[in-house]
Amino acid sequence: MAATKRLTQRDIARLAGVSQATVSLVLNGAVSAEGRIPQETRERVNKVIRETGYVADPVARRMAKGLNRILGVFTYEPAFPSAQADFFTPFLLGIEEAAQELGYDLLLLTGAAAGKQRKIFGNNTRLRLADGCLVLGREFDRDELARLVAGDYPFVAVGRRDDAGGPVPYVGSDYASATADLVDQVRRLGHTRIAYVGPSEGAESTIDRWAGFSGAIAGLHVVAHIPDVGQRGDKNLDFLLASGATAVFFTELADAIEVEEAARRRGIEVPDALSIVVLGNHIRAEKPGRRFTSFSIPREAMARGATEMLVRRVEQNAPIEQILLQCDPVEGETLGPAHRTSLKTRP
Amino acid sequence: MAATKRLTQRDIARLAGVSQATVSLVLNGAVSAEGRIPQETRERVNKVIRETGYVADPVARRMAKGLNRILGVFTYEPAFPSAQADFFTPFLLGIEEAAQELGYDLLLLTGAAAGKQRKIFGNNTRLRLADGCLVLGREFDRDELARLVAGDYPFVAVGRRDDAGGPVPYVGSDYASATADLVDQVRRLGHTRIAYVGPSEGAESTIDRWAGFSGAIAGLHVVAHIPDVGQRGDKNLDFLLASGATAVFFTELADAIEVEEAARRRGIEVPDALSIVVLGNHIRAEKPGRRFTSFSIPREAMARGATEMLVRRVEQNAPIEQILLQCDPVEGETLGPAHRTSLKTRP
DNA sequence: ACAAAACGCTAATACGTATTAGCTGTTAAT
DNA sequence: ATTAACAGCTAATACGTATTAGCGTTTTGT
Repeated sequence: MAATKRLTQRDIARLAGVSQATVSLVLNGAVSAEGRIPQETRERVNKVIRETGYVADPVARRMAKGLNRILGVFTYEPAFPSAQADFFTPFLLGIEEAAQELGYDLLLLTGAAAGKQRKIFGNNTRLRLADGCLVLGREFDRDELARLVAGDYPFVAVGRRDDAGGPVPYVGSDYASATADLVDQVRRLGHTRIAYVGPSEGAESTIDRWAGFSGAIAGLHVVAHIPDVGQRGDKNLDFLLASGATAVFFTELADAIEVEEAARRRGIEVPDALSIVVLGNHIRAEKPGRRFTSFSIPREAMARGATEMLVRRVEQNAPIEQILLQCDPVEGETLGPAHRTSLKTRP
Repeated sequence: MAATKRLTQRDIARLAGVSQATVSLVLNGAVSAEGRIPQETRERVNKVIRETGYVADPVARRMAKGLNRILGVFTYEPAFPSAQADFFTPFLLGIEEAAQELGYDLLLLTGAAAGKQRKIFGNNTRLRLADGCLVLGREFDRDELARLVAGDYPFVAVGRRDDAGGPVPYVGSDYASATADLVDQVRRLGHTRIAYVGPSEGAESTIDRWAGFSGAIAGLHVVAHIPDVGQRGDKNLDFLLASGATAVFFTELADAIEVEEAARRRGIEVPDALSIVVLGNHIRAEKPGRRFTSFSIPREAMARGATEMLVRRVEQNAPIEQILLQCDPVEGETLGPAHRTSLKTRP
């Protein structure tokens, strides 16, 4: 079947006039002190390897040694649709850079398509092909996560994850603190009536933002909460204005953009009449529009950190860690003092 | 280290009172007709499998089968920095989808490299980790391509490639025909004086566009050709107007956008006073501006096709194929009849 | 009743690498 | 001179699965 036979160590051995074992010994470093193979032989073998472009079969490697210096990457949503691409691209960049530095290759595990969401554990799990696995996605399958936690296969999640029958190793970012900091800033600017546009439950990232928000609102009035995302800007704006809010927190940049545009059309000044805060940044969209007050998610650093953690677990069997990285505040130009708006009359 | 030894078929066999071979036969479907194992035995084995939660080790599976079911994805430019991401993302999406359907995982060789252009050979013998490899990028290294063609490692290029010491297997798209169709359309609309903004040589995609253009211009006057890309829109517009062209072909969307904006600023109507045609589409940028008349490059389909072709080559040793996909026309709103402009006086 | 066929299963082996035990020939030690 | 040590290699085996050849037993055909 297979088009062309793969080169094997036996082939190399024949060409170099040594045994397969010798080829393996030469390949696996074994400082000339260790395995006692003279420089001359090493060079003869290496020459053949160079000339033929031989590389050890990673599958056989993993079979024999249990390690193949490959890290798996599993994404719960397809990694590259343009809608998702913005989401995964910075993570992949960070993973790739870290993996390269650490001497690992990356295997994108395509998993099993199971309707809308993918599955790691399909009929034939390919999970163990790599030495360990990074898992990313907006929303994880809780049962699968529990299976991963229960198993002994090394993995690390990118993004915080709740316990799933045990602690989940992850490198995430601290949405809660970052959100709380923005709330504090809003308070310091004199706002008392605030609103929240975005869900309060769902994935961990959602929960964290809401937790940071609701844990920091002492002394403030949450006069509106619109849990639905993706509604028309005008409708949202109507509701927000009616509530008397002077500062609004958005979980979705797209919603913020719509409301800001609606406000601009009506001559409502941002931030003079209405302050807008976005809980996180997107990669794009920085260009054209308004620069929103928000915080930046250190996606690349998360990915690097997760990769390094995974390698620690693979190579040194390091204990499970859970790391949260800070989100840097983005000052933007959509948050201002609450002066004028505090005069607004209420029905 | 590992908490508990992994279950193997031997364990299952012992528990079910059969041999390892029987377990394997039961696992691998083998319709009850095929391998002649009675229902009763099957059920006994399956029961144990269910109770223990056994899953076959994918590494050993692939080892035994002789195929790793891994496809390499090599890009000549780093794929994930956001600058390049727009270019590669749709291709990667197509590859990912096709690979998933075909049961392959993807080895990502898409990272940064030492030099300016990345090399397949040299350090990156790692390509051979995979069963075969997809190669993509704006510009290929000709020598490397020749080496690939000469070697017996299965690969397929995404995008048409000239022969390199032999035919290169590829799935590309037919820029020449698509461009020629646009030229015909322009002619039918009464234009006689046309211009071309973009290089006439370089990578295959460039050459194909130019070939399609110059092969279809019978009866038309090419009154301007600006081979340089990325110039200021005003400068280009000056030149184009001075030439008396009524329809302009752009290879780069960015150039077209600049010229269109410059025209708008000066009150020159598009397409009434000047028709603009773009030879290909970009993923983004559809949103904000003008919808240009152009053709759409079936990037995802190209990638899918290339992946399928590669799998054919890997699994069935299929012969080299070269496939060009059609580009669908995009009507847009920047190409119109040449009425008014034909009145333009010439110096 | 006896050979032939069918059935139900297993032993043996291949896959490509890593690794350990051990073999051969040379050199050093006593 | 004999033994011991050592250098330089190789044979053999394990890893877990898929697969083929084939073995013993039962059924079928005549």
